[in-house]
Amino acid sequence: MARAATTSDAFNAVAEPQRRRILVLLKGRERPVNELARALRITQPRTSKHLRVLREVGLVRVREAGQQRLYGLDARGLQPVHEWVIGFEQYWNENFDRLNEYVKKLQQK
Amino acid sequence: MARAATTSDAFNAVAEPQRRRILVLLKGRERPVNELARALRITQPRTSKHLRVLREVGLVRVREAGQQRLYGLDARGLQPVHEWVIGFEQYWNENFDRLNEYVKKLQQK
DNA sequence: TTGACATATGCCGATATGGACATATATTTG
DNA sequence: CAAATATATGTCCATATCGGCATATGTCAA
Repeated sequence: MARAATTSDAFNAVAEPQRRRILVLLKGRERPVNELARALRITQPRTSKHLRVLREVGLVRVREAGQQRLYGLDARGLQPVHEWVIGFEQYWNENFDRLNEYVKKLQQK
Repeated sequence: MARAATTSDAFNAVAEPQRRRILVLLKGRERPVNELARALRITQPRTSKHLRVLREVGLVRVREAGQQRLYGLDARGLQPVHEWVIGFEQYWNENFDRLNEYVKKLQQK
């Protein structure tokens, strides 16, 4: 078996830098494909493929607007990612906490 | 070019489910490889390889303990991931907010 | 030293990836 | 209808992936 399909979940979808950039660009407002491609300085087909992945994991939705298709953010799929990482918050703060304790001890003396 | 190397950053490292499980297991206490392999029900070589990836992106550190090597969590590398996702919090709450506003409007009438 | 245990690594296979390119499929405009 | 525009898709390539298996490396104990 090879690596889990990129389309399988948000974790995989978001592992790709360009896709992260796309999601950032979609904050606030919808955008057509070509606009995204220009902004990212990548080809249109590549952009469409990234968008497809994002669509399949439900991180974006499409709306037909005449000749173009407007892609919009649907960030709900990012919530599981957030929930997973937040479970480690106390651990990346750990060193800081230890330092704090150390300083406190010093002050008590 | 193929997919970005899994060893390139925390986003990629964490895209693999088994590796996420390893990190969870390492919360709180260090563990030797075999213990992790048993807990995950995967082979020892596979476990070692996942640990290598995690080591290379700096999410775990190793400590020699006689015959075994104890792997410990270093969650600081997860902070960038957290910072990126948290930037979308308002968007996955968006629907909820809209509902809230709607309810408020109804109550005002 | 030899053997038992713990871990890392090398090689293989099947597959998925991202990118480039050409092309198909709409949709609008003249 | 034809041309122009916007987007999606299919094919090809080079490569990286995860997994299994065998094996190398390292450490301890008798």
